[in-house]
Amino acid sequence: MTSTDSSGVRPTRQRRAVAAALEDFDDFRSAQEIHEALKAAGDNVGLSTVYRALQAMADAGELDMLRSEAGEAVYRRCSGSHHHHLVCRVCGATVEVEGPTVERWTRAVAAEHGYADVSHTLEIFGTCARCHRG
Amino acid sequence: MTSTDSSGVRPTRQRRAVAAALEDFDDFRSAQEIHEALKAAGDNVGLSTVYRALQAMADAGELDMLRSEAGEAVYRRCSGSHHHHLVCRVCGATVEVEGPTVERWTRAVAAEHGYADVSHTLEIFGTCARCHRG
DNA sequence: ATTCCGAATGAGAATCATTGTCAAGTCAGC
DNA sequence: GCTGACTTGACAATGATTCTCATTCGGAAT
Ligand SMILES: [Zn+2]
Ligand SMILES: [Zn+2]
Ligand SMILES: [Zn+2]
Ligand SMILES: [Zn+2]
Repeated sequence: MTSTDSSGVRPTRQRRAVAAALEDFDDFRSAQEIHEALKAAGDNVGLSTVYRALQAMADAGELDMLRSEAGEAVYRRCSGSHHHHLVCRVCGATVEVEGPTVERWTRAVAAEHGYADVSHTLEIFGTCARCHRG
Repeated sequence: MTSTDSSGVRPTRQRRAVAAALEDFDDFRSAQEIHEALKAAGDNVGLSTVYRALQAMADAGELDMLRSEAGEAVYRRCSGSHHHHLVCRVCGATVEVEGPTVERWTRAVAAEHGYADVSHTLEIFGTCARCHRG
């Protein structure tokens, strides 16, 4: 029954720290950034451990991971349901978006070409209202 | 104006070799793979040069670049117009797909949230007919 | 509480793609 | 044949991520 774990990651001081750090951010962050943030907060966690924790959580579906335009893996605590992201290229401000339309479309396209076990990645980048001047 | 270059990349032996190698592939390939292929064909080109050529061509819009699930940059010679890809997770078989629907959708979503200068990435992964058994 | 064992940690080395450096090479036009 | 701007490529350097492995931890059972 349960409490904090459910079926995901086993709670240790470090993993809890990483999870907590993610709650403090609203945008996508890299492993290194999380590591920094923890260190700054006096909450020391080894870099390897941060990497492992993030991957484990992402595998458990507790986090969303995507690659920044520079190719680095960045993570974010998101809602449980399937969605995509609208990300500000400048400040990182992120909005979760859902689109039954695209979901349907990707499925249709895949089927049409005989592809099975379909998955997809879709991210939208732009500059948010605050950043693109006003 | 103009012959083979127009505004893109200046033709040298090496760059022509890289371009030619890409014609021989139908799927996305990494810089290292191109480099290998060239070496195998006796057409020696320095690795740095391959990287530079690929980036230049991608910048010039002559190539499509995306990140494999492992995060490496992979390139492919594609049609000029805007499109996305349906990629076989197993063999790499790639199909270019277009979807006015999604284009419209991303634009609408971005506008709705006040984001400007919008761009997007969308790739569909699956196993092609030949690969997912038969 | 104490014991026990597999899972988790972390310091540091090892990988690996990508980028930087810079001396030598290429080529066009003078 | 000389000059200068652009290219090349061997090699070093970077930087993110992964691996190693001795040590520590958590927590279930005693
Ligand atoms: Zn998300
Ligand atoms: Zn912004
Ligand atoms: Zn393409
Ligand atoms: Zn296939």
